[in-house]
Amino acid sequence: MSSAQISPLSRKLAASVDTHGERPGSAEGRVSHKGQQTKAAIVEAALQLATQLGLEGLSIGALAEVMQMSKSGVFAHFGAREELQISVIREYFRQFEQEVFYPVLRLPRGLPRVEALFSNWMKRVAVEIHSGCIFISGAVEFDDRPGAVRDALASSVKTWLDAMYRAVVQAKEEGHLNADADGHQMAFEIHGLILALHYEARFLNNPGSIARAHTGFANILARYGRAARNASGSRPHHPARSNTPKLKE
Amino acid sequence: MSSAQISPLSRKLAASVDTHGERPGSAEGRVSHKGQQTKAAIVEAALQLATQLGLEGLSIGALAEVMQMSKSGVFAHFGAREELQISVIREYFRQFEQEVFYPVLRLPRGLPRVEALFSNWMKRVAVEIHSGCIFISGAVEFDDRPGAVRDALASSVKTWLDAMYRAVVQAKEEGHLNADADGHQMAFEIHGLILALHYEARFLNNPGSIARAHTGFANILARYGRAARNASGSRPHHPARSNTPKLKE
DNA sequence: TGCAAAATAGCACGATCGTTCGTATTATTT
DNA sequence: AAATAATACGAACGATCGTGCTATTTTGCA
Repeated sequence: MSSAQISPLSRKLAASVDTHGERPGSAEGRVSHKGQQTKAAIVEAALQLATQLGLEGLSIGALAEVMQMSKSGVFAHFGAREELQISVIREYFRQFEQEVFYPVLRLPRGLPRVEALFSNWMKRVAVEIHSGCIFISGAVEFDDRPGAVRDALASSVKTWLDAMYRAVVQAKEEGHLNADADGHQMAFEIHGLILALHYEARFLNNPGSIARAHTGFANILARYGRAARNASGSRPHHPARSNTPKLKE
Repeated sequence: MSSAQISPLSRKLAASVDTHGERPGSAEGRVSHKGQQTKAAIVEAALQLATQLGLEGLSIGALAEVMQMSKSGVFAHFGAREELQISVIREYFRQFEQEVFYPVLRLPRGLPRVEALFSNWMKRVAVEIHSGCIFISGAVEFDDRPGAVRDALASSVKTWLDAMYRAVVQAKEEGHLNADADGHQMAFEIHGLILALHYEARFLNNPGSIARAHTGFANILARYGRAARNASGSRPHHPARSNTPKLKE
């Protein structure tokens, strides 16, 4: 764990997690102030709603009903719908990071981390086939609409994609990938696999999409990596998940 | 599947283009009935609105303002907002097909068509970086919402993706690609490139995305058997079973 | 226990949405 | 020309949205 690792992601998190500094009088947030914890509960419910209906489809009325609160009661915690949406984005980012990014820090730098990042990402998207992903839906909803929500969303996505990119660069530095491999290109292609999986599985209900994303990743590794293991292309009929050897879990 | 050219796409079109049968009394739609042409103009304006704001963001009020008509006047042409959305989807599909699909029929089957399909697709998405793509935004908006709009959208997308797949299969049959290449896998990866381009260029404003999509496509071709375009690839090997050799030149 | 402050509820507003309906204005046919 | 159908308009309804107010309740600390 030396120096400038993939750590900037965590720094961003630390900055995004602040729900206002705690009161200096009370010992380490023991009081919990109730307001903050109901706000956290609201954000949690809002995230669940937003993953299904999108950040635009998220309405305070529906959220209040879920929370069994009045609209104004929910609203008072945020002061504006935009603030609610931004809170949801931050919460989503926090969970994403916790689930996908942090676990790989235990692995050695290089290819193991790249494989684990992709594997964790895939696992998450596999769930989101049924629930939805606000990094994807949000991008569509806000790609034309400037504002704070778009900024928060783009910032989160860029942070994550950059973490993926840096993991690839590290793999190159470790000699796990060809020296002339283009990290941005590789990250782009990996991103495409995830997006295609989300699109074809969630919208088109195409079975086999998960296996295809895995196979695509193996293809990318075979192309950019010196780890020969070209097995991916040999069995088009059974490109099953068992094809990926140790990144399983 | 042997006789299956790329033609089913056009058949689908023919079925989608019917704006009710023309009156038998008038000779070959010369009269144009004015209603139909304003409806066409409305759909055109609606398509432009929908590409920017999405099919959900498309409102009859805004559309009426653009058309300088009353809301009810616009509404009367469709009877329901869903019908308007479906009309927009059909129009978008028509244009997409006209621009991306049909031109490649002049090229010889196999790799040339695959490359041209991708090239045309890229050209269109490059424009849509600034205007938007309802095949992508619509997928996000309706992936959880069953109904006629979703059906129309999914049907159009599937028709196009299937055309892409069949072009790849033809390239295999022509010997331009490895015989063991998985057509679905290849189409999946190509789709991912387009989606990543749209995401990273339109939402993240990442420069260089277009070049990366092109590079990714070259990588895919290299993996699934490049026809090296000089030696082995130039052996047509026409499968005798395809009894419909000429497809709409 | 009492009291200030925080949290929540209740209510209403303006705006926008899709939609309906009756009527006026065209366009086409007889 | 009159007769008739096709189009378009205008007003209004009911619903939902985010948001701003003012009470009222609840909470946390002296």
